[in-house]
Amino acid sequence: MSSARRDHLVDTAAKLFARHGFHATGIDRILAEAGVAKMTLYNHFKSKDELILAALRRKDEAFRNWFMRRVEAKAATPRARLLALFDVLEEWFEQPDFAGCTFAAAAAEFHSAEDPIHAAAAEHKRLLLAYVRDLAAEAGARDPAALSQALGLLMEGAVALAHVCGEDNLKAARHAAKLLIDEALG
Amino acid sequence: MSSARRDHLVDTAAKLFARHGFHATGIDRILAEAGVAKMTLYNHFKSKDELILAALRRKDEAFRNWFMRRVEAKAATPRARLLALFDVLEEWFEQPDFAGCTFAAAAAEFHSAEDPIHAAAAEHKRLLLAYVRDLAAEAGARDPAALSQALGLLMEGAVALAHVCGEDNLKAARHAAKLLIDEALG
DNA sequence: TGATAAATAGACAGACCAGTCTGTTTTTCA
DNA sequence: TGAAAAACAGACTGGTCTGTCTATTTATCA
Repeated sequence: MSSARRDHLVDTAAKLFARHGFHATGIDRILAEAGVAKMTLYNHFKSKDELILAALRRKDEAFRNWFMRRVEAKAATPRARLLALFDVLEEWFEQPDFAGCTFAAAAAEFHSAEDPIHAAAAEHKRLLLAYVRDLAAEAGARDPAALSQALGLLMEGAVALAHVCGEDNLKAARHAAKLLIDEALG
Repeated sequence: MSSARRDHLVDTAAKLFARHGFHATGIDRILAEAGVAKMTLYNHFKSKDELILAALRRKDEAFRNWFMRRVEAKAATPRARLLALFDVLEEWFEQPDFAGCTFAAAAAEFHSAEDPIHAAAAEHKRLLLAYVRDLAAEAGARDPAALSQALGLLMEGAVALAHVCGEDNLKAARHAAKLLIDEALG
């Protein structure tokens, strides 16, 4: 039961999917990069789609952990953390291999809402938004769901436009976020 | 010089690309759906990528025209039109074949910023944002660029999340937009 | 050490892909 | 009407894709 090999395969796949897309990344390329035989893949996974799902699940956990840890490192109070969300986005955008949100790309490539891959992407967004809602609640927002939804729109828009246009939208995002937070927290 | 046949081919391609994605839509499927021979395609276009570019250019013009006309039909003053942006988004989301933004999907599938297809997607976003900036300027915003950037983030986030999660974010988007507009216009 | 399990390389199948070529039919337009 | 241009069907190439199979080598662990 060598889960180390499986993990390495999933990590390699996740990296290549994020960099080149899902349809554009072939099985053979993943195997070559990971240094793993084809039968090892198909011993662990039923199909490429199952490998994609495993890669997304891995990435979901890793990304949310990283994101929350960075937010909590940057600000101490819940209210300050709501603003720090955008500082962490900035950190993310500045990473040299930033290439947009893998989950948004997955939802775009696996277009049908019934597709398990699309559903996994939706679940990632849902979980990240739940974190923002918790922060809003801790901060004492009148309507934490409403505030977190609005902040979630700003975050999602910033990620999407950063990748498509490559422009820096964070100043505008932070300004809008501050307005929303001040209004919701009084 | 039958541009009618070419137009029909481009329209069919645009529809299929929007519904199923770019990599997932094969040449043969487009030709069958359009009722056009393969050599007709390659007589008009050098490659599939050129057909994709033509489809995006067509869709860009059609969408922006539709969008601006709907905004102008829904509200008379520039200030009211800034809010009406989100009413038109709602109209869009409620269309039965809504499947997210084709241009965001194109940027996701053609990942490199140097790719002409990615560049065409970026140009579409730029042009749509320019329209919002013009509205903000007409409305007398202190900093039209800043206001339009913030509204653009909300719009982009709403489109992305509507497709990925299928949730209705427009109430939150409208609330945030109103706050931003009131602040920028005094 | 020696049996069992897992990973290896690499050939292979079958489907699909973009793009080319040929020869025929249809359309256009003078 | 008749010549030139355009679109037609469809076979074909060469490549890539996922997934299967086999036979060999490497780990594992009692």
